[in-house]
Amino acid sequence: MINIQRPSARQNQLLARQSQLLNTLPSTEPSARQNQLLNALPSIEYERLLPHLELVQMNCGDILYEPGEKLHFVYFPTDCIVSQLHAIKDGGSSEVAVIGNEGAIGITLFMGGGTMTNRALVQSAGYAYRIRQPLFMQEFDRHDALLHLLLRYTQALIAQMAQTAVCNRHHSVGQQLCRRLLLSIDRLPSNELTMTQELIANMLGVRREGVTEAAGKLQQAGLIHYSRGHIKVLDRPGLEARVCECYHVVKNEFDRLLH
Amino acid sequence: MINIQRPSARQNQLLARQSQLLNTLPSTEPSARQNQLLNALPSIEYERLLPHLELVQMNCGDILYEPGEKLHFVYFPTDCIVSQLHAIKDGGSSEVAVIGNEGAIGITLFMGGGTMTNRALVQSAGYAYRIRQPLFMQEFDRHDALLHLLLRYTQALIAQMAQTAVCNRHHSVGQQLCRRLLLSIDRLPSNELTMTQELIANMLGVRREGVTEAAGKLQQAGLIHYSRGHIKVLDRPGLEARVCECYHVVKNEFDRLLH
DNA sequence: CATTATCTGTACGGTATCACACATTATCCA
DNA sequence: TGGATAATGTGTGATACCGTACAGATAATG
Repeated sequence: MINIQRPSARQNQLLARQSQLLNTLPSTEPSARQNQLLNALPSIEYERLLPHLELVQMNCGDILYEPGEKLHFVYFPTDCIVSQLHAIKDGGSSEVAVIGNEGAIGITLFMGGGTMTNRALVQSAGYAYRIRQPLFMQEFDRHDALLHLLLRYTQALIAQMAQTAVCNRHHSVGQQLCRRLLLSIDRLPSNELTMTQELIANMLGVRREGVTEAAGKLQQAGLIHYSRGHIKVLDRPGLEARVCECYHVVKNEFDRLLH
Repeated sequence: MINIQRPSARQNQLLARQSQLLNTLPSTEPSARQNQLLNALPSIEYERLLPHLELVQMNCGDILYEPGEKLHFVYFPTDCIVSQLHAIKDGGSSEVAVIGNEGAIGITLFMGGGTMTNRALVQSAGYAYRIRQPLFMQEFDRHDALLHLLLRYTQALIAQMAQTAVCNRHHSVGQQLCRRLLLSIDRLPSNELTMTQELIANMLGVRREGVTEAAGKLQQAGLIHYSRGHIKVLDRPGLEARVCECYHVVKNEFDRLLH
């Protein structure tokens, strides 16, 4: 197993900090079947891919790629969460997609672009399986199931991005906070997250104070409990009642395309 | 040649109105080579596709597909503009992508999803070539050039959507108006557009009054001239100086991926 | 235990956008 | 030509979010 190393200097201290908070990795190593895409492959193709898959530990704050940077692996998370962040010149940024065990990081490899215009950042520690580009492309070109599965997945990702664009325009910080919380706990085994309000603000592209206020309301309503970077979801139905439609639209589209 | 018919009732009167304004179609029929994707194909594959391509007239307000609706053609615009609109329940909407002769409508067909979650609407009249799904898939599966070209195009489209999400969060109506105007004239032969402020407001997902104000400033600055649905761009460099970076980022990504 | 760093709460004025209402002007068409 | 329709201009108050500043509170560290 490999631990991804990156010069951590370029990333905000936020994440360095956060990685100290939560590196409680599960003691048992996961199986590649825990990634839903890999799991959706027919046995024969899964078996053929398996020897090329390498288990890697994903730590909070790890950067899988930067804008314009070549990526050499496709990653299939089993229990970590990665977010695709799009940054602008003045320092602002927004998350355009959240990826967990339902998906893969590195679509640019099979889409043919070579690089992306955004950054992939590990939000929540865990494991992923990865495969080297040449090996992957070999398998990708050889059989249809992998190709068509990944293309459908990419379309689901497109739906997520489009919905994010609309959501950014039309919905309030409070609603988007709900959406973001649900997106995270959907991809985690427990109902506890480890992210500071400042980090959430970065994801949503809003002020930290805005998140404080919105989170305060959710806590007052008894939907969540948070304290210094630890958020516990107490009432999931309550969150779903407050979230904007965007959450369900995207979720339905993922289900439709991948099940 | 075929004229796309749709029950126009479902669409705002805006577009019905607009289609009256601008149906000044060019008198000479275009060539499929005017679509940049088709033009990028090697001759052999282009020739093989050609007999299946059917010229259709695209009128303002035509709807190519609605959310969840099956699409039976892939469209390759030569000189029309189509926008992908994402709507939400309360009636609000935002444009997530603009497609002209650099692209294609109907990626869902080769991505394998069958349907999209948004609507494709003709914004500016013109022509497109289209090909029926079974014929298209036949060609698509047969040779690599078409597949890889369309996948790279799809990645460019993804970049556009991601940037739209960020832009919606961080940039002002004025900047977004500039972006939208540039996107349009890039895809048209002249520097004149035919769209009312209300229609632009629909695209951007903002109020009509907001567009009036922003457009007023641009006119005062001598960058554009507009009058009742006709907009003439007088100073393109001026617009580029005001537009947010999003415009250039997306443009560069298209160039990188498709040239 | 004391210190420091980090996280969260709060408060203030400023600004962009909204929602609504209505006036004005240009174009269309009977 | 005149009335209807469509497009644009303007105004007013509300609201959500921003930028900034700073004050607790909690955890990490030596």
